[in-house]
Amino acid sequence: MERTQIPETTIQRLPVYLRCLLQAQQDRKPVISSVEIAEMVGTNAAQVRKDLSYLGELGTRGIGYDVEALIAHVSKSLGVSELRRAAIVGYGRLGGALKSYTGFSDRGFDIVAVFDASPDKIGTDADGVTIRSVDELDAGLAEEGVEIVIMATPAAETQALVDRVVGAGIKAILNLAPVRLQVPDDVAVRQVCMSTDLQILSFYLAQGGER
Amino acid sequence: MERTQIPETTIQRLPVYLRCLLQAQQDRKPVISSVEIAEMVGTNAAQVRKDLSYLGELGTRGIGYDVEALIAHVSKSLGVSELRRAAIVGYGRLGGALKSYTGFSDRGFDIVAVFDASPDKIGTDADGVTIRSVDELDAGLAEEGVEIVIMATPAAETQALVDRVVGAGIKAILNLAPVRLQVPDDVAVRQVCMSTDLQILSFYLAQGGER
DNA sequence: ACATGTGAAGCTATTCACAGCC
DNA sequence: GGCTGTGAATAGCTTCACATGT
Repeated sequence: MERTQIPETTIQRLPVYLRCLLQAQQDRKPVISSVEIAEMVGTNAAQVRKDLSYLGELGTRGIGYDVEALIAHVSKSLGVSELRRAAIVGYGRLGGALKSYTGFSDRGFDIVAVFDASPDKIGTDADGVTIRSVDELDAGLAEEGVEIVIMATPAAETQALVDRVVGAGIKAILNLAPVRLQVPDDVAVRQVCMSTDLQILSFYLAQGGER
Repeated sequence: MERTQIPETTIQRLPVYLRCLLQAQQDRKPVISSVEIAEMVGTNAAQVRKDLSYLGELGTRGIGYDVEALIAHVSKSLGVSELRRAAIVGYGRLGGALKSYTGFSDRGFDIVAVFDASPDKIGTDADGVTIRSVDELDAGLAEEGVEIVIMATPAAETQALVDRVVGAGIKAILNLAPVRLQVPDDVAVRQVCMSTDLQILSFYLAQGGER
């Protein structure tokens, strides 16, 4: 396989392109140009072409990109051609909101397991999945063939639980708890922190309307 | 103004430094070095010094940074020295989870208003705040002196509501709905999209798998 | 001796502009 | 004529290394 390393920044834009392509597909658009994509996602055409070129020569000169074919290629690159199996650890209000969110399945993810520490939640139903004890993390993740874990746990307990998730062989974690995780190099982590986002917005407010 | 423009990437790291400084403060540490900060946040000391130098000459050569003074400076730069007033639009499961989250107040934000479109929610209590109708957005945001709005609305309705939020003079929006927002140049938007984050993680799984 | 602040170097990402193909 | 793919130019970010100050 070609070992051309795709830049981190490009990877972060691929999901955005995919969303835009799915929109075009719904609009029964057979072909789309880099200019059109750029307008939809708010960037410029050169950026779009450069990004897509990392995946291969996917367009046709003089014509544009075949929407169906491009969706297939981008989905494949992102590894979401088939549904990926995910689990949620922590079924509090946030975990519950995520489990009930229907958008994940359209984006390539199936929440197949939910774990919580609270004895009165264990065994009850969480939107179609039975809540398991965090004591069963190892076995449960393996049994359900989970590849991605979403942490929606209290800050204080998160690292200890992550250690066990990592121990169970999970290589991708989405962390919603406001703590920096320590994980081995071969485990990918993405941190979602709304307080951080709010503070960044606040910075722009403080700077005043000069942008 | 003579102030050099602070790079976007630096701004994104300031909240992380702030969190780490607050930790040091709790640990009763009077002074901290760039090396220590770098270790805590997972970067290198040169990066920390360069970032902080954009805010002014805040350290003392041969000594390090005074924790209290640095917290004050970073908080001021981020505009979170005083609590900022925020509102949530959309009191579904996600909006509810956010309202009940206690971490925002520690990070400089006070959720002072909640809006929803559903008639049976309007007038009821949402964790200490009475839910208002989205019909009152304009008046409500002004009355409560809201500066930042968090959108936790269904995708389809989000843009129309954002237009009204912008019409009410709001200049900072945190968007949790999976749609790209159209706003004037002088309005800052940050997008939180967990599907996107999951897809990025999926990319790394897809890459790692073939090796 | 020790740690910051900062030009300069090194690296990465974005944008330009045009060759190549339809 | 239209649009992609891409080397080259540009802009921006990170890291180095050392002068500067305590």
